[in-house]
Amino acid sequence: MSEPRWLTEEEQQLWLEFREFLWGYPRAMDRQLTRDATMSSGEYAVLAAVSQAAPEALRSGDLATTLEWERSRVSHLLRRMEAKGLIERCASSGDGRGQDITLTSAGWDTVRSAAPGHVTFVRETLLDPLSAAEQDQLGQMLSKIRCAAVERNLW
Amino acid sequence: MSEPRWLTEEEQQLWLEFREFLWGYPRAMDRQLTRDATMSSGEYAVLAAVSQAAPEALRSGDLATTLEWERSRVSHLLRRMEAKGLIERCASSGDGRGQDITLTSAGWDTVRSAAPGHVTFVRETLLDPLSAAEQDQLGQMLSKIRCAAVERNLW
DNA sequence: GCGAGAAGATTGATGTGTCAACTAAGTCGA
DNA sequence: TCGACTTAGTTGACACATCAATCTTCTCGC
Repeated sequence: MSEPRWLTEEEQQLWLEFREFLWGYPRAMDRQLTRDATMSSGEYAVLAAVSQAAPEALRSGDLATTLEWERSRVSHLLRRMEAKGLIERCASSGDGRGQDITLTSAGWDTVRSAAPGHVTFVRETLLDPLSAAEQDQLGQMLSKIRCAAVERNLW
Repeated sequence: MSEPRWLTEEEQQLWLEFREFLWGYPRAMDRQLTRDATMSSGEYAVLAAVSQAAPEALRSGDLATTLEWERSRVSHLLRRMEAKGLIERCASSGDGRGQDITLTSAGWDTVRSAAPGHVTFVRETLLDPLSAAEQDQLGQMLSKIRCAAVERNLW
């Protein structure tokens, strides 16, 4: 790789803030969930996705697709969540390879009690601080950035 | 927690894109570094910070402050990096509790060979896709969001 | 049907981050 | 100068993500 165009002072500044943000925001989200619901953000994402799919049972692979997660990540987390009694897995009726995921009643209780606090967190940290126009612009920027990464086969 | 204001369709959409982005971008960055430099983004951050501080040796705690990382995170990563021969630790001359961090020559080689590719990644995925005005707006938005999280003691 | 290959899912090794508990070294007041 | 407090850093237990390897079940051409 030959000499690239190095970053200017302002670019460096934006990059550092961006990088810190990428780290800090998920951690803030995890803290909110840990503190208020004794749950990780991954667990919340799974519970929310499965509860929204109900009453249909969600297949493990569909869950992976919905969340845009790797299969093995889903598998590991489901194992831990099953051990905690939050979800249940059973062989899919149609396809013997598939696993149908359902919430246990403890899972339902958990997601119902966590949802209000989490929605409030999202509102107060992401939506309220930004005007409607800014929200729009943010969405467009994220989309542009993602596309650039996709083009480089890195997303 | 009483009933919160639930998210509208558009808000839900933005939130999902945002959440996916928060996951996807760091992973894209890690992939670039793993692929081109056999290195994690954490290792790159440490090497870059220590190399910029040179020729002064950087203390472990200052590194934690600079990167805004937890102390133990720094400590664990430094141990692994020392085992790989990228950095060295020695008791700080002034304060017997401190640890001075320096790059080994392998560490210098590594960061020098990784830097061009990484800067190019940052330019192509973050800076180039956005106009100067957008970059500005992005910085402001991130700052607003961060402040909102700080106010809730979650950052 | 049957054998090759695709698809769904799990597993184990490894690297990484977090929290809480701990050790060691500096600081400071009486 | 001694004892309490603070600060720097490490450690261990645990949660989590990734990758590669594996196992099972489906599918499809013959």
